[in-house]
Amino acid sequence: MISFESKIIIQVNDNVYLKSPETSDLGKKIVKGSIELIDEMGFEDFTFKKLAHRISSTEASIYRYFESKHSLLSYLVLWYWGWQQYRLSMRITNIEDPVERLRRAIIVLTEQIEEDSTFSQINEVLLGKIVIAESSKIFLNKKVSQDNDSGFFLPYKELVQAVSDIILEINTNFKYPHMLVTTIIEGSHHQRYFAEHLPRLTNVVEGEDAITSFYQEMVIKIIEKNNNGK
Amino acid sequence: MISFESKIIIQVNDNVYLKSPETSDLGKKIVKGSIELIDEMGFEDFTFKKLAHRISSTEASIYRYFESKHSLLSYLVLWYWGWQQYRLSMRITNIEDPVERLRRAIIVLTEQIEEDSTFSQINEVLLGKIVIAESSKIFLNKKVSQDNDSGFFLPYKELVQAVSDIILEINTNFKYPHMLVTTIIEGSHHQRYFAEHLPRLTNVVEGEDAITSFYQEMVIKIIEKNNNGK
DNA sequence: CTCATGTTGATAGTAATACTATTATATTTG
DNA sequence: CAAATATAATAGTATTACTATCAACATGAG
Repeated sequence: MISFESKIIIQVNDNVYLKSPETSDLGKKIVKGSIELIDEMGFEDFTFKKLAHRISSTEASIYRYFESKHSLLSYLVLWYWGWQQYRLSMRITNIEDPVERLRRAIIVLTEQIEEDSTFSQINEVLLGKIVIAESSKIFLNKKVSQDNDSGFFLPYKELVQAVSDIILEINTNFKYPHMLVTTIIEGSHHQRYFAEHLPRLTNVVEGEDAITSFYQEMVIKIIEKNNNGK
Repeated sequence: MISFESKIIIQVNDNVYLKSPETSDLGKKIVKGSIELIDEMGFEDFTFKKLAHRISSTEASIYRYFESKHSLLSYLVLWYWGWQQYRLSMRITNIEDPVERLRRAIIVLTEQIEEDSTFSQINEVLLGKIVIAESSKIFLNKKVSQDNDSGFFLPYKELVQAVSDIILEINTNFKYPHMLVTTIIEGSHHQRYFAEHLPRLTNVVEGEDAITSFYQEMVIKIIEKNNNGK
């Protein structure tokens, strides 16, 4: 792969933070440290006090960047979806066949996350685990509408829209593209979580990425054109 | 429908409570009140103090029934899955054709919940909403393994197994029955939540239950026998 | 060099949460 | 009626999720 000098930065909605964590050393330590700590102890047990201790700073200083731990989690998840948009773009641009584009899109959405050295302060593997285990908490609460108005779900919606568009390109008459895409995204997250913690709720097949295979197969069959006419 | 005198009770794993809420007036008020309150304010803002006030009792008294609000939520969700097992049994017993049995099972798993007058202290409609918005929180935390060892997910697993068995009856070679069933259950919950709070993430079709239709269509196509051989 | 500004650290404080403990008072049961 | 049990009332604790204040230090502009 070619490697260029100039940096790529994932821009995150600035309503989610009080001060951008990209702009200072402390900010970067907050992001890096929070990813590690949330992964270690889970979002419920995670506190700014513990984070402050971990990065040798103070609670008050962290509160200058994020107004609550909920906002910090939203920031991380927003960053993740921005990054997924970027990954999707890289994998499907210049590919003409929509079926192949969709196949690649599903890999992006469902595969196990691996390290991406482009973004130094972010451990993508841990962030991927956090998104699987914690991200639904950012919309499963009474502040959804408010956060929705602030645009916190926009990158997610755009990603869903982008993949839906590919589906419609393959079959214009398919009635449930958004439903299908969110079912794949949330479904694959659940399956990865189950595989680790509640294996009887999923199917682990040796020697293959069963989760990606399953959703790949599912999509192909469900959007088939032939028997879809009224 | 025939109506008999004797009562049906959904038995809930007794590790989840300190004292069974079925056995006293206070217990019943706790269950009824908690369903209403959690629905109103969401699980995060729900506290035993508020519940005590609502049912004119005290925090300490509630703590004699449940050791934490987490346990109380687990109780409600366990009750729900016990009830779903009962509903599934009622709808599929004596139906011979496995395809028809599966069709009915998917309705049970995905349809909008309606009132069931069999169980007086439980408002099933509100409980259904709670399960959609809050139930994932009982396994998306660091106590999963412990709760799993206590058997808190058994009714859910059994239900998944029962529907998986129907799928395998239709197509013995289908590799991912559990994955398919949990995708349907969790997926339909998400879709109902999205439809209410983040509509751009789903597809609402006028005059039909799009969610049930979608999963119904999906299952039929994905387990098809013909092109599934190696 | 100095003044102004911004960033961080240190410390303190608050209301609410998630409990535990103790005792008194009803109520049920044997 | 006595004994056991259930509930209410009250108090108390450690922790959480913040807010407020102030001092120390670095940076950069004039």
